Amino acid sequence: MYCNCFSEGIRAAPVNYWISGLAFPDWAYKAESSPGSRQIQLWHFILELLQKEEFRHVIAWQQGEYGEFVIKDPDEVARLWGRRKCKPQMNYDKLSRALRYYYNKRILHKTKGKRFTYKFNFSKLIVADCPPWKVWTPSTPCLLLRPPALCQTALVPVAEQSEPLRSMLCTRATGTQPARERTPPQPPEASGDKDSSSFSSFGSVLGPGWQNPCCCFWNHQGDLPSFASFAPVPCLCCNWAHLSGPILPPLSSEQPLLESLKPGPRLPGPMWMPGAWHFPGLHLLARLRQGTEAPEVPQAPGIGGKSWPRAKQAPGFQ
DNA sequence: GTCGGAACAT
DNA sequence: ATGTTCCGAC
Repeated sequence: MYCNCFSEGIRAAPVNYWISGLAFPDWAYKAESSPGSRQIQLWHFILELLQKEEFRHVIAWQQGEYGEFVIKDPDEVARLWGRRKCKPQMNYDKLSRALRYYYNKRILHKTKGKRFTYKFNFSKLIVADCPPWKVWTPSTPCLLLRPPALCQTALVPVAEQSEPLRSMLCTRATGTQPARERTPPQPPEASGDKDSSSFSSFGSVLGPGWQNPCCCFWNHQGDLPSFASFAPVPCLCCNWAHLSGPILPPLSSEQPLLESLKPGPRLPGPMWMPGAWHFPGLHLLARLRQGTEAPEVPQAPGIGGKSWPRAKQAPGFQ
């Protein structure tokens, strides 16, 4: 049930609603309690604020640290959240308690020593596969096709993402084979990423019969992918390392992202092949693949188990 | 400020 | 399940 509180300030987000170019998967919304009008979750709300220029004085991404953000005005953020949730008594103490519940879910963690500073575990939220130059189709809206099953998808145009999320999407890769070659998403034990199984993946795939590149989202539980087709641009599927580590170190904030991520000169090879493009972060990807930057987080069951470990209970993230 | 337990609400 | 409210501890 929506209250009318969101008429002021930022809007509430219905199912698969696009927020400044960012759509969240259905599973991220509450399924119960109010069918048909799932409520936004706090971390969505935070992302929403972070996406919007007008709230930059209230909450903003921390430069140089992907996924890290600072609540510059805790009272205001709490007020906005309270307004959204029709909880006029909301304050930062309560909001921060809700944020702390995200620690165990590993949606967020606290940046120690920095006041009001938290960091999203983006690498756990979405796994990206499409190189930006592949997805970058500014003139063409993304077409979201939803197969009649399982996958509720998030489609995130690179062009419109906030910087950390975009960077994450541009640097986090998984599953690079064409669909018919792709092995099913690795279980946490096999992939080494104990968490990625929990989330819908943002993958690149040439689905059967697809002439154009598309992005495929799948969850690690349902095997039916849902396809999000982009404009017919040449597929430059690259053989990125199948990552299992955390997001990559940040690029220089001065470095234009898309510029930095444009495909470099094609590496010499006997024939054209996907993956022959030089990607500036490839060595980092390789390092990650080698496990030199393995995530420090302990294992957590994924969406398959629909829950994370917790001291007394195992909250889900679905 | 931050943390997390506990009871409670939706 | 996901907060909200309260609160004691650090």
